Order: sequence, then C-alpha cells, then structure tokens
Amino acid sequence: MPELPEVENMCCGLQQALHKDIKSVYIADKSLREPLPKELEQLLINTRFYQIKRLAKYLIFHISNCNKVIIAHAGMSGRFIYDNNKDIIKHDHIIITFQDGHRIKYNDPRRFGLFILEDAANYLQNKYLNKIGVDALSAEFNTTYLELKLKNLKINIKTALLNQTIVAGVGNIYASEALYTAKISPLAAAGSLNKIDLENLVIAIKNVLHKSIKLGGSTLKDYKKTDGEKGQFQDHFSVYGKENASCPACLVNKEDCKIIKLKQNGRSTFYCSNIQNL
DNA sequence: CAATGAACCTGGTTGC
DNA sequence: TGCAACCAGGTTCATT
Repeated sequence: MPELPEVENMCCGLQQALHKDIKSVYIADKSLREPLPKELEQLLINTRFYQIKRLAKYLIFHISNCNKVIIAHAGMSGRFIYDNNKDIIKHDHIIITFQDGHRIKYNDPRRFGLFILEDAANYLQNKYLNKIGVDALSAEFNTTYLELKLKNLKINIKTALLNQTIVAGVGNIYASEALYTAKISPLAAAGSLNKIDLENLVIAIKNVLHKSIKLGGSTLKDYKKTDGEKGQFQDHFSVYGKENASCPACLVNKEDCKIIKLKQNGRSTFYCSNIQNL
C-alpha cells in the first residue's frame, strides 16, 4: 500500500471533505478484510466529518454527533478519491456523497483494506491500533527508542523495519530506501547495529518519508492521490525496483555495482552491497 | 516470546 | 493467442 507518505497524502486530500453534510452512502457487497459495516449509511447520513487524521498507516474519521469513529486502512491496493464524479467503477467499495455533490470514494482491487466502525470513546484500544509502535515521523521515534526496541532481536533489520509494533509507517519501499541512505545492509541483525548506525537510520527514515510526502507519495500501480493523479516519488528511488542497475553513489564514483534483489520474509529487498556493508 | 511462512485477493507481466 | 506461474505499497494467523 500505501505506506506512511501515501496515507499522509490521502489524509491531506480528504481534509476538503470536512464539515460537509453527508447526503448518501453507497456500500458494496464484498468484504474487505472485514465485512463493511451496514449501519454506516444510517450513521453518516445528515451528519459530517469534523476530523480526519492519519494514525500510522490508518485513517481515523471522526463523525459529528456520533459515538463511533471509522478506522480505515488501504491495504496493498486501496485508494481514497475525492471528486464530484457520479460513476461507480469496479472495486469501488464505499462512496460517501456530500450535499454539494462531492464524494469520498474508497476503491480497492485486492480488498486487503479495512473500513470498520469503533467506539469513539476508546478507539485506540481497538485490536488493530493498540499494538502500533511510535510513528516514524514523531519525535518519539529516535535513536534511544529504536535501540531499546531492537535490543536482542536476531531478525534482519529490513524485516524489523516492517514490523509496525516497532516503528509505524515504514513499508517495503521505504525500508529499502532508508537502509540504502543509512549505508546499512538489510541483512544485518537488528540487534547488532551500533548507536551511529541507528542514528543514521532514524534520520534516513524520516528524510525519505518527508521527501516522498512532498512529492505526493509513490505510485507503482494502484495508489493514486485523492485527486486521481499519480505520486512522483517513484521517480526518485535509489534502489527499490532497480535490480541490476548501478546505485546513485557508485555511479558518481564510477564504481562497478549492481543493485541486488533478494527475498526477506517473503518481501523483496533491494540494496547495494558496495555501499551497504555488513 | 521471537521468528518464519502461509493466507487473504485481484490483476498485470513473463515465459513457454 | 493461450495459459500457467509469478509478482505486487500489508497485515494477521498458525506453526516452529
């Protein structure tokens, strides 16, 4: 999916929908990770959203005069669109139409996404949210925190970065990109990294996420910004998806290198063995 | 617990 | 052209 930068962009785009009266709600039949809540329609009509915010890779919709919130996640292939179109296309699962004709549409071909209701009073205790680690862009995500979390872990650092209970928001693209920038091998044992490595890694993660947010995220295939346009950060990858190419640093130094692709825990990892030594 | 791999789904690409 | 195999921004669950 949608990793942190893509979800952040969805969230920004959806701010336009705040405080607009909801006229109608379309709910498709097929389930996402969980069945779509059928009480959604009755709950939303004639009210409005007063806050939509990002929590890790989740979006939380706060509803006026309602004791429920919506917890949404875009899975691998989900997108939120905000427009004034009337069309319903394949894989549209939720369409929330406002009085002024605009609408929020959630489309998700693979249906790994999530769209559920939870009690507003204690939604953070929800089973999907209560184990999430600190947000990658928060001040709490720092060298000291990461050192504590990785201590004694034997898994490789790349896999550790995908664990949302350690740090929330990093996904498969930005894990490879950040490790490259920090000059850390994805194969290194998470618990073996020294303080300098960890400091570089924290900085690299925050930098790559910030840069991607500015460029509207990365569009590989399904992800689109809420206006339907592609993100641009995919044009700035150093290693992701670049198997057998030369990495940027080796190109500058005119050194021979080939970016390596491997599988770690079932996910593709890309790295330069010249730059990223164990 | 920590670490692995399978499962959940659809659709695009690759290779025979 | 057809069809099977493999691959994809994520996460949970069952099994070691």
